[in-house]
Amino acid sequence: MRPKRDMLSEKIVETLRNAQIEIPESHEIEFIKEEKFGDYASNVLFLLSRKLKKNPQEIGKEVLEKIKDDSDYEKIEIGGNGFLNFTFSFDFLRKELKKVLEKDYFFFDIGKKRKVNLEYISANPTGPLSVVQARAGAYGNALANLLRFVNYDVFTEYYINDCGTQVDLLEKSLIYRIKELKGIKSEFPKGGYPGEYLIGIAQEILEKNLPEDKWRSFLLERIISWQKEVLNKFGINFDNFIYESSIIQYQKKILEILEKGNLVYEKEGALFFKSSLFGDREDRVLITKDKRPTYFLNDLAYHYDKIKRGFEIIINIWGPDHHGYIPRMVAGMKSLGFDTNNFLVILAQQVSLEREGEKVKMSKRGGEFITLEEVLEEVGSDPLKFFLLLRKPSQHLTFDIELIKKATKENPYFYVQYSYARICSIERYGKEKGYDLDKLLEDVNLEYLKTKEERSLMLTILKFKDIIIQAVKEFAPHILVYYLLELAEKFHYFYEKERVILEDLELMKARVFLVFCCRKIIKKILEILGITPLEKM
RNA sequence: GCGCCUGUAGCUCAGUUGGAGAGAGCAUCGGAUUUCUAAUCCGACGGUCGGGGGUUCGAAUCCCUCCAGGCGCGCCA
Repeated sequence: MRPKRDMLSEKIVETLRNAQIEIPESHEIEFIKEEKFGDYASNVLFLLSRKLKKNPQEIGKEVLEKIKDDSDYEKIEIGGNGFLNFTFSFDFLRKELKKVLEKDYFFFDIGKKRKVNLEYISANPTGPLSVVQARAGAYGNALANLLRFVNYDVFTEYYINDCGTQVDLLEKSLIYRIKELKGIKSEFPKGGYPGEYLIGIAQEILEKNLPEDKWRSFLLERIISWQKEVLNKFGINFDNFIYESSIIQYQKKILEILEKGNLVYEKEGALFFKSSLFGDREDRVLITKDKRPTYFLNDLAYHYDKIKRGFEIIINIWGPDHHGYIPRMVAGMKSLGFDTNNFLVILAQQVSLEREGEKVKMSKRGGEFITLEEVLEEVGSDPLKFFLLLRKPSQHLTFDIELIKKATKENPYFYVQYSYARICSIERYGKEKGYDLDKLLEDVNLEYLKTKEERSLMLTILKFKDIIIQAVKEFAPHILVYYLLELAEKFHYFYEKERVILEDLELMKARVFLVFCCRKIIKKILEILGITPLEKM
């Protein structure tokens, strides 16, 4: 038996199906923004009208005939332009609301326990994390939670490029600093990292009198643990940190597989992969003419490792500067025999920073650099997460440091938290008055919920499951954030008009039930977003 | 030059698989509290959806073109 998912959209589809109405493939149920038109709308009339070459209004009349009277709806109407509009009956909403506090209300099974590897941030170990990486972090973390919530088996991973040119440059920059401290003049390496953090590490090395062959590993260890510490402060945890140096053992294997498929050739002393056969604009180098493996070869080795570990879905979140890199990776995955429908790359667009209207450059090798650590200290991890998650990842994002430092009124984070705190406050007040609320709710009669504020809040609460489905489908946690704002708005609106704790015991029970449903949803979404709800403000 | 992303209210952004008078927050202005937190609520102001053309019964959404910004086009990572 298919588990019931209790989505309002599903209810409508069921209604149409029961009435023997043909439902075309691209049928959609959407929320209606304008309350006066109804709650949910179906585009079925447009679709049928195109197919049957008939006016939507005419088809609508026939459809309404077939549906006849269904007491779960207050009304079903044909909109002016041809939408089929459904307004649920208050009784139906009451019946549905009753389910929200049940234990298994949050049961979803979209993922069916499929194994997902989600890799994100994966910053080079060459310096502090920036707010740019914080965006990918907040997004990746929320996406992982969201996918877990709908029953995917998600494994999060952070890839550390501890080999290669950038790390060499970092080491050279360190050596420059050590010499500097010793009073030896030397030239700063071209393209090196001028950040002051290297001076501290250089000092430590001198104090500990470490031998030169230990410098590099000490340096990497310092920076990586520093990055981990900041991630920890930000409230983002990974199931695994994986080192490039640990996967280079698969280089040979990759070359073997590609050779077997006749997908490599030598040219001008370098070894090329025929990625252009798979839609890439040109073939790509695997081994350079001076016989060094490229980053790409190691990346293939890393993904070979992911496949070998049995992941069915592989998701990478990359910065926008990597978009040109996607075709060759897709080509590689195909060559390794992985179904590329299950290989997803999500680009998190850049974050540009302003300080009082002036652009701030964000480059480790450049001058000014705003670290995640600095922003966390000023703003706090939860408001920052909320702010970053408010935008869809494909959107370029700018914010003013001074503005986010203020981060009080401007941040809708507090609007949502306040609604949660108010509900907790209601509970405390009720207990103070001597009511055992949990006990009282065992026998609640929702007939007492009658006002339009109550109805509006109920409907918004019940949209939750449809919102989750939509957010999963689009990999878009920001949809949850916007929903959360709507839910908080509906709650505040209700709260202004109606009291919850009052003399009329039956009415109080019904309203407590309502706000507890609301709280349960807010809490769950905040949990998905990686944000801790505040019981007091 | 080619490719990708972006351009929506003064600011930051939703809406972009075509659909209802184009939305929210902030800012500005006006109003609301003997009662569970006023970090709230109500109202007003504010738009050539970058410009132009096209497809359509219907376009912010699709197509073409132009303009502006960002990013990429390494045998770097």
